[in-house]
Formats: sequence, structure tokens, C-alpha cells
Amino acid sequence: MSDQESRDFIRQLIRDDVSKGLHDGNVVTRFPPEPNGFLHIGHAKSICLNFGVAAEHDGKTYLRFDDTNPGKESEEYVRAIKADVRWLGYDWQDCLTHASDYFDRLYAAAVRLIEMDKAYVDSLSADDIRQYRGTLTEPGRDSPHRNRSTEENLDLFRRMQAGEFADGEHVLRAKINMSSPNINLRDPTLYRIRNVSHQNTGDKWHIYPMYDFAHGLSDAFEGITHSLCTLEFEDHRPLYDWFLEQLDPPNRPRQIEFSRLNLAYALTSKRKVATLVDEGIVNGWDDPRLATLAGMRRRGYPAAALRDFISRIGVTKKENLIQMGVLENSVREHLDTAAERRMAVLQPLKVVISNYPQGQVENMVAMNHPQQAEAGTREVPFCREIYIERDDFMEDAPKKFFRLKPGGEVRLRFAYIIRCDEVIKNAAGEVTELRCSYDADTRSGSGSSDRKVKGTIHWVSAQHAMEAEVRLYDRLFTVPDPGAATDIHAVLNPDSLHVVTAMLEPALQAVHEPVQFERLGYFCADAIDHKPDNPVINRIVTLRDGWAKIEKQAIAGR
RNA sequence: UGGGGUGUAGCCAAGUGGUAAGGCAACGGGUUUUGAUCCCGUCAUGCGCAGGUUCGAAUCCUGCCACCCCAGCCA
Repeated sequence: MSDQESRDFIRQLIRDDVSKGLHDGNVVTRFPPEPNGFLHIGHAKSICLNFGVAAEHDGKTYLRFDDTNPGKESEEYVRAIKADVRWLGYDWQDCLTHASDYFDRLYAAAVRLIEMDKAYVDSLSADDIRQYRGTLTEPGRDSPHRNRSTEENLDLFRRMQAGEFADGEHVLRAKINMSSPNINLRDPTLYRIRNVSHQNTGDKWHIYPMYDFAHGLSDAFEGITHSLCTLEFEDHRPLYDWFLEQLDPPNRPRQIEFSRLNLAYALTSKRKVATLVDEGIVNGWDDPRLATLAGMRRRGYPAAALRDFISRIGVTKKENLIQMGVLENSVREHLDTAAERRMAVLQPLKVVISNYPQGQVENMVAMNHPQQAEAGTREVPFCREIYIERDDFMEDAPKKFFRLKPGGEVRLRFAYIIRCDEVIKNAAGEVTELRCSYDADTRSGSGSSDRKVKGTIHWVSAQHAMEAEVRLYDRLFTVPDPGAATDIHAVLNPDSLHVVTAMLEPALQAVHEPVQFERLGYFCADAIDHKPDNPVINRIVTLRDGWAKIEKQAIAGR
């Protein structure tokens, strides 16, 4: 753990609590997603914070599904969320719960509030309740049902749960203060009628608790010491505390707010992502173009890189917009140290080495990692006909172009230096083949020549290469102006997924399963749409497990 | 315009009265059989603004300004 990680205000505050002996020095946190969609990069901040801070104090963290709104939630999402949290590297051990696990206790707590004359059944319509609530600048008015007798409230509430009423006929409200300057305290709804079955409790309940009522009490039931949530719940804290004061549970959690992660150009709104999925614009919540954790996993982002990214951005109460480059830098760093290198050619251009013996095959020794000898080596077959990347040749090359051009020389990585002698074109004037000659003294590692050339390029043997379909992905769904665009159609980029044919070297073929080619993710270190003027574009292709990395050289003049 | 928050570089972020850490980005240079990596260097006389207190202020006080959140029977 770095100093940076241990210094945010939440960690300081928790450290203070622990040193003061609060909660006997225990730290218990929770990550409470609603199972109504997949987790995205924003959730990673909350997961890392909650699990991280508890682990630092040998505490525990609950994974609690906040499933108080049946109909919008599903078991599919529960499974996906568990998988994502695990993949991110966190273990909730035996602390897996649901708000619905507490429905009985929550109901009992509501009854107690009624008995204390702190809650009542309101029979106003949703519209009327809104009218009575007042506005930001005007106080609200008491509902005509606010002074029902305890007996009548109890009876009505029991019958709400018994299924005697239709959705919306009644709600249970807390009796607090209709003229509070904090709108959350103007008699908030505790329970509403929902005659639908719940993924966890079936048809047992006809009423379901609201977030504010369920959340703080669930925290208390679980012995949560620090309930970390995002800034928009700041106004809810007085209400959170009100429930605890009224019901006085043995454990008193404390709510602390921090600012959510906003990643520039990334689409994280559940509603919008759901729309993309529902309309078939992406191939599901784990589409590699999405900023979901599942999408990033399929894209080849290591979980450790995501954790590192989260630790870099810090935890504060300030609104923020993190640049994509910070994430990409974390990913690049992790891939660079861990990923083995392979060569591949995405857009092949045939090269015939005319002075290389017909039929001869040499096995060139290639390092699997340029810095880490432990990664070992592999043999890559070399012969007279090879493919190079079309972009690695330029007929009218500018001065600064270091790769192959007519009459120019370039190093074939792990092999020889070649010179371009002849450019062959078709009737349309397109370059179809290059005739080159090689310098036999420049074989890689032979030590027989210390000749240097400026450029080094990838290649694959035409005879040994396997042709495979590879999906290339642009970066995450982007918006032209991250602050401005809210219209979902403005963010669509349907051309961002390409299926291309690549020529893969044998060592990559071994880990490449053709039927699962979409396991190949694509990562733009310096993406085209990000920095249109940057002449250097580095592509890193990664495999998710048993993965390799393919790099390409820069493309000049783009 | 009621209530709750937040302002330190292009983006994050430390700093808690003793003279502005660090990261990303950017820029300049070196090494390199990936134009990658790596290495070296540059990048706030300034902390939203204006006053005040103090030997000394990003830190304390006063007054402004800007931005974000709240009027679901969503979370």
C-alpha cells in the first residue's frame, strides 16, 4: 500500500475512530449494489474503497444486494456482480447478504415506528403527495391522513402487506417534519405496495421498503461501522441518523460520503447502457466496448491495473472528471511488465526475399519479453516469403519515416535486415508485393554484424502463419463532449468494432482458439480519436487468459 | 431564490499556521532489434476572488463569486 492510498480523508477518519476505540476498534464495511445491471468502472472505486479500507484494519466487508425494488432486479445481475467483484480481486467470504434477508425485521421496525406514532399510512395519490411536499423554497403541508390513530395505522399497514390493496393505494410514511428545509425529512415514504414477486422472497411480500428505510437499518443489523456512499446521499444522512435514533439498534453505523468516479468519455449510466444492450447496439453488458467491469475484463484489462487506477485517483468530496489517459496508463504499465510479446500482422503485405534460398526455413529465437529473461524464448520460423504490415511500408515516405521504403532498409524483428529493391503493383496501382534482399550477416543474435538501422518491424512467415479473425475494438463508447452530451444517440459509434483477418505467428496460434476469437481484446495506447495529431499509435492486443500481447509500431503521418 | 456540498496546474491529488508532495498529460534530451519500455530534465512567486489577523496564511477570520446535489411510491 502506498502512502497515497492511506491518506484519503475516509481512511484518516476511520483510523481516528479506531484509535479512539469506537466499535471496539473494529471496521466493518459493505458494498451494496442494486442488482439491476452490471457493475461498471465507477463501482470499482466503491469496491476497492470498501474492501480495501476494511482489510487495512483486519475488518470485513459485506457484499449486500440492495434488492428492495423487485421487477427491476434479477438473479442474472446478482450472478454477474458476484463474478465481477471476485474478478476484481475481492472476497466477501461468508458476508453475502441481501436487503431482502431483513424484510421481516424491517417490517417489525416499521410496526414499532407506528406504535411510537412516528409513522403513518398515507392514502394520498403519488401526485397529491408531491403537491403536499412543497418545493425547494416553500414548506410542505401535512397530509389529511397524518393523524390517523395507531390502531388504524397498524390495521392498514397489516392489510397492505396482506395484499388487500392495489399498487399505489397507500404508503407508509415516517412522521417527521413537513416544513423541514431538507426535503428528505418531509415525511419520507418507508413502504410502498408492489404486488409483484421478488427474485429472492417470492410472493411473500406485497409491500417493499424504500432505500432510506432499508439501508441504514441493514447497515445496523450487519454491524457495519462505516457506511461509505456517494455525495448525492449527503442530504439523506439526517434521515439515516433519524431511523437509528428512533429505533436505537445496538450498533450505530456512520454514513460517510465521497465523490463518485467520473471517467471522461465513458458511458456509465445504467439506464443508457441498458438501452444499448436492449436495442442490440452492443452484444450484451460484457461487450468490450463498454466501461463495465465485465467488458473491461473481456477487453483484456488486468484486474490489478484497475485496482491501481483506483488507488491513483484518490478519494475526496470533490466532483471530478478523470481523464481516460490515467486508466490507460495503469493498464499499459501492467501489461508492459506482465504480457508476453508475439508478432502478428493485421493487414498483410507480401514480401519476397529474393536472395533467400527457396525452401529454406530458419528458426529464429525470439524473446518472449524484452526485459524479462525469465519469460524465456520461442522459435519463430523464417523463410523466403513473409508478410509485413501494410502500414510498415510507405512508397513516398517522409524523412521521419523509419520503416520500409523503396531502396530503404529495415530490421525484421529477431531476424535480418532487409532492403526494399522493387515495388510490385496491380493494374489499379496498389502495392501488392515487395521484392527485398536480406543481409545474411545481420541475423539476430549472431553478433557477426553490428550494423544498425533505424526501424524494426514485425513479420510472419507466409508459409507458417495462421490466418485468424481478430476483433479490434475502439476505446469505450465516447461522447464528443463528456460534459455536454446526454442524448444517448449522440454517443453511439457503431463502427467501432471491426473484424479483421490477421496473420498470426505459430506461438500465438497456440493460445488462439478460433471459435473464441472475441477473447482477443484491443487496446489503443494512444487512440486515434483521443489525439488526432499524434503520429505515434501503439496497439496492444491482449488475450484474456494465457494472454499475449502484440505491439505494433508507430504509424507516421496520421 | 430553501437546504446540503465543493473550489490547490490541462486532469486528479497531498498539504491541517513555517514558506506549494506525487501521479497522469504535455514539452525537451539520452538508451533501445517494438517510434514501446526505461532513464534524465522542464512544467503553480501560486492555492476561486477581495479584505483582515499574524513576524509568517492554501491553512485562521469576514464578505463575495462559481460549480454540483435535493421536490421518486428509484437506489
